[in-house]
Amino acid sequence: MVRDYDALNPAAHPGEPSGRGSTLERLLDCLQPAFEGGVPPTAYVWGPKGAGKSALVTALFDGLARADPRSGSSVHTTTRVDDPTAAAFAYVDARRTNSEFGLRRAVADALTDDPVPKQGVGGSHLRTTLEERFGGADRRAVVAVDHLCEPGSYPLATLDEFLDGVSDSVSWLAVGRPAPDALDRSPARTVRLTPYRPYVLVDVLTSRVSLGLDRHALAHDQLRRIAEWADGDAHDALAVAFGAATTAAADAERVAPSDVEIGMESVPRPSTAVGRVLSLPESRQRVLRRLIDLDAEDRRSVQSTADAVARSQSVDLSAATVQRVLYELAEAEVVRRVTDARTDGLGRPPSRVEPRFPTLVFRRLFDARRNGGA
DNA sequence: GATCCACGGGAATACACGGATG
DNA sequence: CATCCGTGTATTCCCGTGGATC
Repeated sequence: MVRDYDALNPAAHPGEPSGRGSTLERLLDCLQPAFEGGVPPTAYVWGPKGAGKSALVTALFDGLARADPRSGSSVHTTTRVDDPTAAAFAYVDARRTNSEFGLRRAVADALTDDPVPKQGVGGSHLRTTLEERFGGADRRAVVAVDHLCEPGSYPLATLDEFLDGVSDSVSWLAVGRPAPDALDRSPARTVRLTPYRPYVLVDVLTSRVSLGLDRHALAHDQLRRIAEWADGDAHDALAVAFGAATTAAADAERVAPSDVEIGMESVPRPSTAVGRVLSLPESRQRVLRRLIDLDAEDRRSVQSTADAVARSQSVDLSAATVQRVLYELAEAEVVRRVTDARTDGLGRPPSRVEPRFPTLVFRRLFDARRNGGA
């Protein structure tokens, strides 16, 4: 029944984004100066989780980067052989960086041709790299930075200051959830995405499901039900469909209503994007993988959870470190801390940690990566 | 030699509660 | 009655160390 889990992966953005035509127009309008020999104003694309921000921006920047004559694509063989005045477009996912240095490094790496080392170089080297690249020459670039301002990520100022000091010929387009007036910098332009309308979300689901599952595996009214439950959030809707598909019996021809129920139960609300979880450092993901298999007894308190996780063969950290990691993950909103009702009346009451991400999706993608690789 | 980072190991701080104190 | 204190946990914060890379 399942043809391709990737098509249902809430963290993947296959193909063209659907139902966002007018927003795409406005984005292109922001970028217009780049096509006319200039540098676009700074811009900020914002909206709630699951509204299609990443899908839209990755699709757009993929297309623009492919159109870049320097990227070696065959698209431009005859028309423009090498137009040095064309602007370059780069995309950076801030989730894949885990320090302020890491973010600056990723931006520098995306904007230059030669790979920038991850270690052994100081912050000033990054700046030099960019200055060499964009110094005097009339080279221009726009870098999109996705998932900025998330918990555990870095403020807009990190990006703005890094690029501002370098050159006038590099602009940025940030993507995030907070409203513009909650930011520490004021982008020149803003583009807002609102949650998907119910029927549009059904369309999005339908097209993804038709790629990932056999025909009729999920009936239309089931998709409608999932979309309604997800309340405009495409990430959560896909996570439910994904979870339901993993739950369905291997030899089943279609997804049963009870599978959909289990799929829904596997997606906490509010839920943290599974893409964020999957880009955490390997050691953290191992802790989480173990966490979702623990029984209620082991999850009684942070301490007992940490002990149980540290006992696992697949986790190579001391119990004390696991405990600290769990608090870290709670701070990052990857897990939720639930303070227990007082039981013994002695000392501060313990709290439990619960996953705050789609567990079935995470489990499957984590395990798949360890077996199949890539 | 410089630089970044993950770990580990506490130290410091916060909280809950019952009992003592003014 | 309002506070303070002591005890026992929970939670947060900080920094030194060692590996890896340039």
